[in-house]
Amino acid sequence: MAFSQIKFDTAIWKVVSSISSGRVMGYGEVARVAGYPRHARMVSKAMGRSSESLPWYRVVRSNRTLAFEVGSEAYKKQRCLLEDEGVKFTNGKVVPVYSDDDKDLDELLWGPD
DNA sequence: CCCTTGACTATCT
DNA sequence: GAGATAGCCAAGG
Repeated sequence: MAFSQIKFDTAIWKVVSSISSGRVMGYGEVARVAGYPRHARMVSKAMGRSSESLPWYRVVRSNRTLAFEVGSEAYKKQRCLLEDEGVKFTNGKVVPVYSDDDKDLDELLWGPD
């Protein structure tokens, strides 16, 4: 069956828009859930074709870093939007939200370099 | 049809 | 943990 960009975009957008505030998903993860394994790279293309209201910024790399070059405008924008939702960053990585008050564990895992 | 390009990943040094 | 390498797959030249 031929690849349908329209169907793909629709499926991807559906998954991305289902990510709740303060949470993030990986590109590969989104692709898999949408029913398109191994299409992580296509997800980014679908993002570029997305509408403005889509929370594209909740999609990050599998290693929890942002996909844009550090310091770029796009990077700053994405990080800003995420932080507005309470997402924490440590070492340029998104910190998975365990709870609100496990700063000790946070320190243990990601804290002092 | 061959080659290059990505908002990617997993694996090996 | 940082690089390098090799898969990945649709699009466009």
